[in-house]
Amino acid sequence: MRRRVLSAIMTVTRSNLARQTRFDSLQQEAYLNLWRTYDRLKVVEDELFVQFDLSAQQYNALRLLDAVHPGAMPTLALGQRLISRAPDMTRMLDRLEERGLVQRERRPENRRVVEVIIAPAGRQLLKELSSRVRDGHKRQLGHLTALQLKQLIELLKLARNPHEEAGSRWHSAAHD
Amino acid sequence: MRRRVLSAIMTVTRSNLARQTRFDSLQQEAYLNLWRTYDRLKVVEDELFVQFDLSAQQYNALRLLDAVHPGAMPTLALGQRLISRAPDMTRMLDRLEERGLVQRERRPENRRVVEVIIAPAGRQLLKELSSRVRDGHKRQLGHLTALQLKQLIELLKLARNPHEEAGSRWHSAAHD
DNA sequence: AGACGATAGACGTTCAAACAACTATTGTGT
DNA sequence: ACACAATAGTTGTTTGAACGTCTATCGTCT
Repeated sequence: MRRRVLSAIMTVTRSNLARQTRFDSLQQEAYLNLWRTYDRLKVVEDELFVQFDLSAQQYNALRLLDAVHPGAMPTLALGQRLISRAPDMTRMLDRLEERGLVQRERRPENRRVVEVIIAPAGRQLLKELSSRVRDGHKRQLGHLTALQLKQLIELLKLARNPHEEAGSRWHSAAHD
Repeated sequence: MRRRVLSAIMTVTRSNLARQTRFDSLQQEAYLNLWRTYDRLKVVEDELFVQFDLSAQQYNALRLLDAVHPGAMPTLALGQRLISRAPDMTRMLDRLEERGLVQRERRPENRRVVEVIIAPAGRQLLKELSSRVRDGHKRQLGHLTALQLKQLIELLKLARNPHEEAGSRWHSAAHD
């Protein structure tokens, strides 16, 4: 009796039941789903980059350098713009420099900062990768509609916004 | 000329413009937002666990073991149920066992499998952590409404579903 | 000018992730 | 019963991540 009434009101579906048993809160469920989804999609991306001995983070750095080419970017500025925090820019750039993908130089104006520039080989690599990367993203999320993707993007922004510093390139204004 | 017509049709907003300049595709934008959001929220979680010398992955393993307590779980089964793939269960369990948080035993029925059980100290630790973890999730996502959280969860499920094996605990049926 | 604090990176070290190769145990087909 | 494949973990090794500390350079205040 009681049960039927509740069912009618709350429309207890199977997934609502599962939610109650497996997660402590809606926030937890959201975070764990976020984690899981990121992990699954990351596999797709990593499979691609590993063929070129790159990490997603390294690719990201090259992309940022390419965006300012032929300009340069100081080491730490690059680190701050990466998607995921990188506490060890020096050695990451060491590896990229060894492979001839970037160049570094200290300039007389301020000998503290190390300016990083993408090298021709780096641009060439990005060129080779570009269509592959596009395909990769299609494999990751090509099954969602444009509307679903936009909704997802907006919700993700909303979710992380309080955790971004106001000046960050990832921060969104309230009505944007 | 042409340009004005398109603008009227597509309603090019500021964020649409930004989208065009910073991302190659909607799929890419979604994935990078996913990555960024995960990374930001992860910081909150890590700050909590680091105080107890745990990784999120280890906590997750303890939770799974606690869920089957007083039962046991084979090493590899545990590895498969973790949120993020773990290719090195052995040494992760080594660390937990050293700290007395789990116990392992081989049983005569099948001496290949190692059954893992959460130890009393492990259950105690979970107990101490539980309210802190709940608070953590609140800090991460407490600013979203229940509806937003549910939408986010559904979109995330949709996004990763093709990348889950059908039998996985993370796989969702079509209409669920 | 000299001292002091702030800035920008580099470096040493520890620890965990990832991959491959290996061992032990069990199931199966002839 | 024996050979061979499959299963379940373990171990060795290499590499990258993370943290703290250290060095060089610059700005500023007196």
